[in-house]
Amino acid sequence: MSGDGSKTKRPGKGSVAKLAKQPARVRTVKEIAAAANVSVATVSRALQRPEIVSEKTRKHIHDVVRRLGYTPNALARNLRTARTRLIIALLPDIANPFFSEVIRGIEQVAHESGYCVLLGETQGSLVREQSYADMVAARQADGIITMSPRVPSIPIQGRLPVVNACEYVKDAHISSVYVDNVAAAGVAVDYLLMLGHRQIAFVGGPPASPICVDREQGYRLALQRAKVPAKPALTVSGDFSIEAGERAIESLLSRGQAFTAVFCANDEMAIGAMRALSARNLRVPDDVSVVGFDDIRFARYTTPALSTVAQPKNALGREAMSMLIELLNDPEVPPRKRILSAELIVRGSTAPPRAANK
Amino acid sequence: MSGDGSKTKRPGKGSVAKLAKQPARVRTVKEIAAAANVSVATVSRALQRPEIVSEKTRKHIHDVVRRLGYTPNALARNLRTARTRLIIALLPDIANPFFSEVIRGIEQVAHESGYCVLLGETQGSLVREQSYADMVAARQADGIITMSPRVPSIPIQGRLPVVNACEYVKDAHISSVYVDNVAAAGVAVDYLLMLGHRQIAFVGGPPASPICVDREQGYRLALQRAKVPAKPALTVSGDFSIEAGERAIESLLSRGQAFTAVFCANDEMAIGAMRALSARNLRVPDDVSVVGFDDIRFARYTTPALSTVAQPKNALGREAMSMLIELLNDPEVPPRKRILSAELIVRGSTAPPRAANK
DNA sequence: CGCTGCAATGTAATGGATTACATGAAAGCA
DNA sequence: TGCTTTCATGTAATCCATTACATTGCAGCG
Repeated sequence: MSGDGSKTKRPGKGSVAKLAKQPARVRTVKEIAAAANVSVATVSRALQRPEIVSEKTRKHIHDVVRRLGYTPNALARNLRTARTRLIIALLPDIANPFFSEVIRGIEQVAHESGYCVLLGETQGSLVREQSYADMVAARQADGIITMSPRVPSIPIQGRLPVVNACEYVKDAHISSVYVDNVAAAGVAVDYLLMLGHRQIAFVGGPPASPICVDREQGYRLALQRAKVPAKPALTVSGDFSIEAGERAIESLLSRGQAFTAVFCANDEMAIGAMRALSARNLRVPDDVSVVGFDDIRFARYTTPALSTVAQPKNALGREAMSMLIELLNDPEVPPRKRILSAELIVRGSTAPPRAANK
Repeated sequence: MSGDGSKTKRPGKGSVAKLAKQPARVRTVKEIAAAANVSVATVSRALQRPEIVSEKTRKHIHDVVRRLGYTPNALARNLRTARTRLIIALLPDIANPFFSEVIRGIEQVAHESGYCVLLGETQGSLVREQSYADMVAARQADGIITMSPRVPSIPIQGRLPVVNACEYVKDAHISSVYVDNVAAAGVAVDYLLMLGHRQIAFVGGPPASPICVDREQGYRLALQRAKVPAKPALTVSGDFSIEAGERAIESLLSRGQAFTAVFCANDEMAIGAMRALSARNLRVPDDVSVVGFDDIRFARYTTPALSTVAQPKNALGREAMSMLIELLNDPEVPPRKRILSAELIVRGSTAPPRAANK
């Protein structure tokens, strides 16, 4: 807790006195009903379905509610109605800028449909994932959108109120929305091939994640299409971090591998790769071209700016939430795997290979 | 929703049939009690306070619970006990990497004390802040840690279960934890002065935020201490974004202001500043030194790496959560403003001014 | 006028757990 | 043995809002 020269001050002693102006107690329907001289049912109706109480009563009740400051107890309501209108979005790492725009898409749709979104950071830990899933089991939330390639277990009947975004799971009962990673990786590698590169390294992500497998496959298929032999030694894998990108390049260079381009399975590793290259006095893109994946916000701001495969982040989020709402409204709708397409964004980190390297 | 060539496939039709293996219905204490041949009270006790039921019954009940797959309804429990053990952390922007480590600190302490943390992104919007605050009013969460310089209103009696982290509000009833921004900014500017800089620009944040005012004051006081006149024209303000940093530099340069160093109120603006400088062919740190504030993760990875003022992010989070727990346990504890200290991290973006500029 | 139907409101059951209080049995003690 | 504790368990009240069903009053109709 860094004992480092921290100080504590207590602000104005007058504070307690000021509290005298108590901002209204916690109220219940009963109290409101009593104050308004109606039954609890009428109060509840005035708030939930205003159109079925007479205008006069409704106004009166609203007045009382405002005057006394009443907020219905959501626990009681949710208990009774068996729905919370709350959904939890699980993300492996809030520090990963990729997710923020996905979240925004989720929230847009949620908001339109009267849902509230809370975020849970799992740090890739199954235990933490499960602990959020338990909140659904305990009826504290209606559903979950998870962005990891795993489905937590929720001991309830029928369809799990879970949708998988960005990643996807093999489990056919779970709806997922993600991009066509094979195709997207293919487009990126096609582009490098088109520029004239023949020795293209690949820095993959954790092999446990299906999307990483797909991206690697896209890379391999593209080489195959171009009849360029894929050298296994040019493929390394990391854990999506900047440091992993650095290590990958270090490893390639120290093994004396020759390459004129690197395709990384995400932008952070691409950023690491660029750093490692310039640390070795290799210039991007003059000596080596670099392509990332995701198009995180910082990709625009590296020097040179990073060419990358942009995922439709907002659409991924929107679609995930739409599917979840659909599922919550009708658990009978069959699960779907929805596949969106990604787009190559060419910036400054790619160029034709130098003649010398051809 | 990007109609772009997206496809939908329905996985295995066999899926419905497989569902036959229904994973247990939703259970209630009553059912468990019946199945275990004890009263609901005993079931509840066996789960909540195992030590007060006989070992035999306890084991038996746990068996039944496991076999039938029972998760207590948290809504019912929370309704009865009037506590949720859930707290909401409000952050203006999940894309801002500064917050992620603060969150981690919050979660560590929360976890140790049996609390669960959910995140709410407010995008700086008062409406959204309020909507999360309403969840507390509606008893869906016990408290809030907010990282914006505002306190949402919660119409309840007595102390608001709100703690302010990173930012701070004037309201003396609200506990806050933050760094001594005046001193921290002072240290950064002292360092630039020590290197020999005399023309130091300042890129501030939104003036509505007290911490920005403090950082600017720290800057001014440091100049004053060094008897260097502060030129108002060298102070510009932005909105904490990378783009704002770029614009700030553009504005200084286009107005023909001379400066050999820039101190930015956060790292993202500093990154923007570095970009804008190199776009104008000014080299960092040879022509202009740049210092940021926060020490976000990317600060280490810019070229050159960014010198910055590191906030004790983890400690800020831990302390905020500790204060909130303290407050939840005893609403009578007086509010405190806890001030931690920050530390200057010198990296590659700072150097003595070139002789020519002295 | 008497009956039907509708609108507005009230009464009370309900959701699922926790827990104060009551009860019964066993243990401790003189 | 008889009385007090203590332990384990059961009964029923409680948390607070929603809502099915009951009731009331009035308009409309033949």
